[in-house]
Amino acid sequence: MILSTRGRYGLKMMLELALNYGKGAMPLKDIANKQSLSDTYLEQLISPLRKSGLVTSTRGAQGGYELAKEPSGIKVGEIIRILEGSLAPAECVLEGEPECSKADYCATRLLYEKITEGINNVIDSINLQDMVDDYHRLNNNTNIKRRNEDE
Amino acid sequence: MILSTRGRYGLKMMLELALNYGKGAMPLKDIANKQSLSDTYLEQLISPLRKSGLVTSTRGAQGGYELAKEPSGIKVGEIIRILEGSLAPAECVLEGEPECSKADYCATRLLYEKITEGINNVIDSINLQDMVDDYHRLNNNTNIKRRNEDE
DNA sequence: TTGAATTCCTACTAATAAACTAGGATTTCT
DNA sequence: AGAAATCCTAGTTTATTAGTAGGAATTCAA
Ligand code: FES
Ligand code: FES
Repeated sequence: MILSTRGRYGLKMMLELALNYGKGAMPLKDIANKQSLSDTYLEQLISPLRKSGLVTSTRGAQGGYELAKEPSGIKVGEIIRILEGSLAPAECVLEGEPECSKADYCATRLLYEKITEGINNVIDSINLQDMVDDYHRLNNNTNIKRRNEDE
Repeated sequence: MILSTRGRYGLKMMLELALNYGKGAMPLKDIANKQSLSDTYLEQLISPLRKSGLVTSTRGAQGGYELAKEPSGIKVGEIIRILEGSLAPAECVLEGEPECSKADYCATRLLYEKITEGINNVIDSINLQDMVDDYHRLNNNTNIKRRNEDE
């Protein structure tokens, strides 16, 4: 499994916030309830997202979280990298330092670089708005403006 | 890190066997020494590769392992899947069963499918012969036939 | 025919990482 | 004042990874 719960739950959170975009702050408890996840765990995940500037928070009663910019401006790759670290297949690709002693000889490293590139091509080409659109398509919801009023 | 030591060491083993292809059986200890890895650990990794038919073994003195077919016929993806299992980002992609309760609504799943596809495109398009070629290119070795005589 | 080299197999252990939980301090609205 | 929320640190539990240990079975070669 490439993604741990950090990445997977984080993506669900961000999708939920994207669906709520423009409607004010959304408390974490609501997100946790909608997705049937532990809100205390989600707390830990949203913290780095806030510190990275992807979401903003409002403290106190009637507070909550919202996206810091519009969904189309947030790439899935950003979210994943913040929560999971890089998805490189081996450390040497990550840090530029060879893992094995035979630095110059290493043909596996070339492979790792290609895998990394393949993954990044996907996750950096998809943004939250794309996922929102997918969400509506999946639910046959043609009336996009009112998409969330029945939730 | 996408690949654990199982996949990474396994790839190195298989590359070593590919470099040795056509020269008879190679004892695991030699592979371990060349790559500075624990031979008892590698034992565990080569077992499933043999059971999957990618390598053949010869027991007893002067025995060892060799590729069951030519390097160009063994895709990197096969090796990785045998040693790591599928590289899917989430279980639902793997088993076809939804992870979350909101099966139909799930937009993250579409993302996971695209990531999976991106990875498979890479690892199934590269075979061991490609890695052997890379290896020789990296080492500026124009005399390919004699590549291993100095090791 | 004996001994060394090797694969093969199962089970165990140690270390690390993942997945949460707990508790409380702080902020803000009503 | 009190409720609703974020924020922060530190635990705990569980699962996975990475590796060891020990020995049985096989085969070559002297
Ligand atoms: S440099 Fe990364 S495995 Fe060799
Ligand atoms: S179906 Fe896989 S996360 Fe929803």
